[in-house]
Amino acid sequence: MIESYLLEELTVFAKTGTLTQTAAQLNVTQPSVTRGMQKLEDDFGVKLFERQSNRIRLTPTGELAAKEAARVLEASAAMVTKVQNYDHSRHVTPLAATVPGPLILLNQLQGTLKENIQVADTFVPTEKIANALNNNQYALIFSNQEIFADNIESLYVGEERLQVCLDQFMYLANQSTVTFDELKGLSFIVMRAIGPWGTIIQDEIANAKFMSQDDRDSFAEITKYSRFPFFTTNLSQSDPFFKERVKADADRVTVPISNDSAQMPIYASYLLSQKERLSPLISDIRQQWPTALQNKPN
Amino acid sequence: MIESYLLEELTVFAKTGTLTQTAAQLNVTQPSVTRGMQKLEDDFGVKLFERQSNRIRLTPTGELAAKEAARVLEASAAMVTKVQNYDHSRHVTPLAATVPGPLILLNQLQGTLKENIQVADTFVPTEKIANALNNNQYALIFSNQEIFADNIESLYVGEERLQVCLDQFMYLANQSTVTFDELKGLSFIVMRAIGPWGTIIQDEIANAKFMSQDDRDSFAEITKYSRFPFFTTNLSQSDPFFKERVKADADRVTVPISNDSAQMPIYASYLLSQKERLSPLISDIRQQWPTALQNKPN
DNA sequence: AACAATTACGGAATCCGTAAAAATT
DNA sequence: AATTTTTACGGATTCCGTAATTGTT
Repeated sequence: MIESYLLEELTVFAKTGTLTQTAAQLNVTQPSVTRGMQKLEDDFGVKLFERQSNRIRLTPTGELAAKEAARVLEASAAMVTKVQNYDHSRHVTPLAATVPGPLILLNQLQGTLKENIQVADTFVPTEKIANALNNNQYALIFSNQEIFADNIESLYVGEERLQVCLDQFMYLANQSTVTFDELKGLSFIVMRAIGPWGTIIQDEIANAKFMSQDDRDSFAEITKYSRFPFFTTNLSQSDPFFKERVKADADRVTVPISNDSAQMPIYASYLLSQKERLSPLISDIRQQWPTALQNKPN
Repeated sequence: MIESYLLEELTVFAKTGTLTQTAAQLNVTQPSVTRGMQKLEDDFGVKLFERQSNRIRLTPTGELAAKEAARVLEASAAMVTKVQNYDHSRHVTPLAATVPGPLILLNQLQGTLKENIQVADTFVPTEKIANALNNNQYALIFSNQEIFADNIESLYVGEERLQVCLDQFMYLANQSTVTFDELKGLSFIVMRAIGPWGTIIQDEIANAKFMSQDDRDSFAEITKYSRFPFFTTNLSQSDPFFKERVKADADRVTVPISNDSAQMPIYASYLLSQKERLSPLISDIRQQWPTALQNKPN
């Protein structure tokens, strides 16, 4: 059997080209690397190096061996993190999402759930959901798309519904719902990190102006001392920040947007092998899913 | 980094369930395995075992680790054989086929080619062509189907043409070609290992009887002292056995079968990365491809 | 002269086996 | 009593670093 540290020496040598640099990079002495490569060659049983007293280089076979060794080492490292992640996931359940809404909700739910959850603070790209589940980085990932893979299941957990927060004296503020069309031409303050909603509102609201804010505090300032409308959703309004924002401002009313494109289905994806363990948590979350507006228009 | 021998101990333990049996299977002592699993657990940094003074068993995390370890070890072993195969293939070019015809031809061509080739003595299942190429088990595989993969190319090298060897006094023996339809109702001697031709002749020749022979010598005996027709191809007739068989028997004539289904295209598949190295060999083989009958009917 | 690889030698770490101990069935 | 795991101890292997050697640029 071939020891891992020899494979690593080989891959580093393939990069550096000399044993001296290899030794330096691995914090060992160069004779150690010399012996290592001799042993490796012996273990493989084929000639991996071309030696010229002063110079040593890889044969074509050696080149292949180095490439394959790198793959094996990657697999080995991936195995370790996967196992560590799995062990971690047995104590706290790590959750993530591809869109902001569910993350805000989950952060809010933290503590009220029976399960001990840990909510990610960054987003997972949709195309990496399968990877992140397979290596147990997250046990549950919320997204607006179903995932189709033979060891993964996606369960519909609820809807994220876009709503607009209007000055109470705007004529629209008296309606129980508004449409994108009715919002056309207005100017809005929006938070930068709102995921897919960003493109949706830009596509759907004609002639609108959007003033993006990265910082939540300046967002709060601007919305407080101006009459510009801004967006929330049934999920984001559970955030203490938005709650405070709306509550403190008696001059604002929140109105749902009735268009289909303002309703986003949210799915929870997980490994089928974990289904049994995660089912109670998922139904717990579904039960606490904010369905209706908390602030009804006057 | 985690050493390979520890992973192997883990996988064996996952199978046997006790450290004692693990030690026995690996030809080491139990205390050695005990220490090994302690070290492994320390290397992973998570709890892999549940210990009860007299008994040790895998935690769920340990179960996962064992499964993943087995995968890594497999990958490592595959790497070694791949590298060894590659090195071997740089000295002699290992060839194989999914059908008998090309193998017979290649065995015949051995020595007349510039390249130093080594012809397999068993067939490769079509679905394993990609594997056998990828791990460098064979450099070139001949089959009657093209292979579609992004790192593999299939080149058409020639046709295998079925022919029937008839008693000279049969009325069909005077024709320059025959059809399957003209052979209907006859009784044939056939060698068992003729690959796809077996089903073709059974499907195409109505009311025929086929007497299969496993042994070549008994095949020779029967065809010599009986008037039963038998089959050859432009490739199989290059075999010394068939050559002798036909040559010694002045009472036989070989007639090609004209049906489309009696013509089989042969492709040579190889790794694209090896194309440059294999091109001369392939064109060499194409040049020596037997196109015409060697024994024309009278 | 500077650099790179190999060899030689001594020390240190570790890996192993034997023996003994502890605990369970 | 038999089985299994763990610890303790001593030996052997091997892996490493320093120093010296050889050969090249």
